[in-house]
Amino acid sequence: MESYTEENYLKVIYHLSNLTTGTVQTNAIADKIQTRPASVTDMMKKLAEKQLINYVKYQGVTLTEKGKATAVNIVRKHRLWELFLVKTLNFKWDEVHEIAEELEHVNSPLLIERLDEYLGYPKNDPHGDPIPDKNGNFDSPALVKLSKLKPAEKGIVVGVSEHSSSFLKYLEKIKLTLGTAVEMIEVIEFDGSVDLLVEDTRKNVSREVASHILMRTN
Amino acid sequence: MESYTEENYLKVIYHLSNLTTGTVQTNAIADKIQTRPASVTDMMKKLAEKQLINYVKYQGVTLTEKGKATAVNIVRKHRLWELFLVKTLNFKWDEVHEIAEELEHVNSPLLIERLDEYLGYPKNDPHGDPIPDKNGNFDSPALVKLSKLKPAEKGIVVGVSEHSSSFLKYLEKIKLTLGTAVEMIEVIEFDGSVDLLVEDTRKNVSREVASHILMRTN
DNA sequence: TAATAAAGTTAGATAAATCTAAATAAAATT
DNA sequence: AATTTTATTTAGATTTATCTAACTTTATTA
Repeated sequence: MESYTEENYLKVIYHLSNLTTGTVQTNAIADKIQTRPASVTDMMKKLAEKQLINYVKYQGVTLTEKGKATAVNIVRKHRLWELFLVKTLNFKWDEVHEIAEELEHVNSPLLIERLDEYLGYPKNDPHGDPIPDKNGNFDSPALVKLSKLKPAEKGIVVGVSEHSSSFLKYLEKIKLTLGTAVEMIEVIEFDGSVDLLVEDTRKNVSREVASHILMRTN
Repeated sequence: MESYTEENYLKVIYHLSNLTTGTVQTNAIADKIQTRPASVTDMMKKLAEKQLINYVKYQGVTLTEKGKATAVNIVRKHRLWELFLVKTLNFKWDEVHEIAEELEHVNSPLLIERLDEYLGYPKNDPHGDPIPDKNGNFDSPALVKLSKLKPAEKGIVVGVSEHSSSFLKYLEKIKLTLGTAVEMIEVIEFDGSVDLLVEDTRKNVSREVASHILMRTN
């Protein structure tokens, strides 16, 4: 059985490995977990001993099948709890991440099964991210960043690749939340921002924001 | 902010202090937490430094007002989660204690307020124990042990003073759960067991069991 | 009252997770 | 190819929580 800290490391390695090809680097993990590279090296050795990761010094790490299964299970728990907090306890989607970071470590498979059943076996969390089922499987449809839409292309907001509270709050403010239909009008060449039509309203969004909004196009 | 371990110690001291006059003893705490007396002594010193308990070596401990407030808050969280598990996720009352032991440490006051609201500001948990409100207040009506009822006296089962899974399972088996109306027929002098009338059925219950069932008499 | 037993404390050890500082290896630059 | 910079690792320290063994204090018994 893994400790909270080990679970957190596995989850971060899992998320980082989805953003990059090749191995996950020590500094990237340290940044995410907000600790020192030396602490990461120490933990990598432990996780390797437990056959949860493949680790060669200076060469980065990859998850083993066992490590990936463990990480996916924690992600599943995190996302089910986030949905519960929003759907049942009326939290906003930007308020749930930290709470779910704690709830995800409760070690009770039956609890998670009951929660899954109670929520109606949902496929996605409040941010649009896929919720793995009890076997670790989930849909991963091809999504495209809003910043990559071409003029006149339309799509629906179905996810975000940035989960910070401030980012999510901002999206709510500008009414670019999950389910919103969007039409690309123009990409402003000079600063990369994008002009959009959202519910009959023209609005401009920076490239930095647009690159974190995930769309399913029509 | 207290650590999980500190919270657990405070909670156990709180429960023990409700069962005894005077101070709570080191060995009693060690038994409940399933650790060594030396570990308890170490932790008592720390909790005293944080002004959560009053501690003089060899003289047992008492909770300070601050310590008691902290303990009552953890009990509140524990009992709200237990009720949630039974009411919303359909757990049995004997399945929830261990899970609530983990959930109670999630550090989010707003979460507990939302849970309280969602559950309808309940006064009691699935075992009949009082749930403190956000100010730490709760009803403590005078209850009497089943073993203390006199012949022909009637009452309603409203609580238990033993929370082990096996005990709760047994009560379900003999249909002596919360809300059950009971009439005392006779106390068997020779072994202290009690003859009862429960829903038109005569049954005999040992004194050991009867002394852990709490009644509100008519 | 003295002896014994039990409760409780202290000292030092271990494990997990983190840190800083120094050292090593790899990558980037010149 | 050599030098410099950055990434990473190693060594040793700290903190928290636990342990065992030995010692001290209190309670019980004779």
